[in-house]
Amino acid sequence: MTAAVPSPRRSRARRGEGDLLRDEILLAAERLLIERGGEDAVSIRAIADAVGVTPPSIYMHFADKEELFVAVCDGRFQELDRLSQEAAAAATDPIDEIRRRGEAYIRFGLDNPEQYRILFMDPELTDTGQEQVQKWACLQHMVEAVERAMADGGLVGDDPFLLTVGLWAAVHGLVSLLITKPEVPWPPLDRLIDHVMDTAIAGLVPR
Amino acid sequence: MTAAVPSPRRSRARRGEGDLLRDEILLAAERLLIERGGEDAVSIRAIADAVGVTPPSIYMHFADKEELFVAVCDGRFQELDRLSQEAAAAATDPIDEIRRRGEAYIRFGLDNPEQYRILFMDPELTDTGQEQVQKWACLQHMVEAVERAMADGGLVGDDPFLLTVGLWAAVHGLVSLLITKPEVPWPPLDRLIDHVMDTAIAGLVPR
DNA sequence: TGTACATCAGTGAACGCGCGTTCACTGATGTAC
DNA sequence: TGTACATCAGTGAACGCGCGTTCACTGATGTAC
Repeated sequence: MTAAVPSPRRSRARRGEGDLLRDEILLAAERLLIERGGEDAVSIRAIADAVGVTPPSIYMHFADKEELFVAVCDGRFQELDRLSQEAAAAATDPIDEIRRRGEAYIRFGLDNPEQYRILFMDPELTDTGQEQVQKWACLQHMVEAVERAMADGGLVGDDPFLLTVGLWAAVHGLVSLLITKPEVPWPPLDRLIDHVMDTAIAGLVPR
Repeated sequence: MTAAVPSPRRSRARRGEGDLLRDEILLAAERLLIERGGEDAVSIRAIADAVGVTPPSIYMHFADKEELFVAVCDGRFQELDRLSQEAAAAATDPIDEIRRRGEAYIRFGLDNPEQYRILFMDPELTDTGQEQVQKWACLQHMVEAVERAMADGGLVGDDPFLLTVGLWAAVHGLVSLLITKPEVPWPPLDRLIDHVMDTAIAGLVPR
């Protein structure tokens, strides 16, 4: 289960550069998360070994295992919002923005399946108020996009949050089915993504 | 973590009635699965204790822990299909049948969150061909309902499986978001379910 | 420029724990005669 | 009707394991004088 060949011992950081290890730990944790499947399959020992350090030194940077994985998630939440904003920037109108955000979300999930699991498929990791904000930034941005589309008259209804949750359910459902059941003979990926976004939006525009 | 007060020792089954324990084990495993969260939090020891029996006796009925949980799932898959069929029987037309099947699926997931996790949110439990059939019965029945609605001209498109996967994504997305993030201030449940089913179907009917 | 010393990034060994599983066994139950 | 015996549903104790975490420590690095 653990790497057969231990990593070479990491050379010690210079004084004042102790934080370098923190980043290496986060990187290794994220990499192991992808290799093995899931948080429980990645032990403190394995992370320490991958970095080339002994287990106790992890605790110089994180209070416990949970805090470590919360930190990994923080990085990915930021990345998700960044990708969503990037995708939205290319939009030609509010409806197009919703579609692009949805597609970006799906791509993010398929490209980062293990992190996606932790972010959206694990029982909640304890989170402080501070995290909450950036954690749901991407959702908040979607609510605002829906509000703009409603103001345009491009979407039915009067509850942007309700519509956003519906859209979220559609894209989350697709991502989580695909990454949980890879052995199912799904329709071609691009066709499936297009279909889900087409119907999710078609269900929301006035007839 | 384990029950503070151990269950009274179960009286031994009579000869030829050894299978009674099997059912008691499955029942206890399912109950514990709901109480604790998730398969990993339910140990063979805890199940044995709940039944009032020693751990090794579990192995008289199941080869290992995985086989036990596969058996738990089998029961739930059957139940899901049974509920879907029951819901479909009350339908007035093919589109209505699709809606009722979708709603039945959502209710099943919300009523059986821990089992739903195992069935649809865990990395695949190893499954034999035999299981496959009943496991996906409910999906197969949905494909057939979509085919009927297409034949009626009530639905667009020519790929029943693609449409079924899209519908599955919508209902699965809703169920899995709700059970994974119970602390989110979701819109009122009935309204949310109606909205998801409304838009999922509205996205599929000819304009 | 040299040296004593505080700091800090780690180490090494061990802790207690709960786990899945195995193995040799026991003793009540039913059956053959 | 009585008894020896095979069967079978369990028991009790132990196995080896990997885990998260703690604790006392070390030794290189930089600093004060």
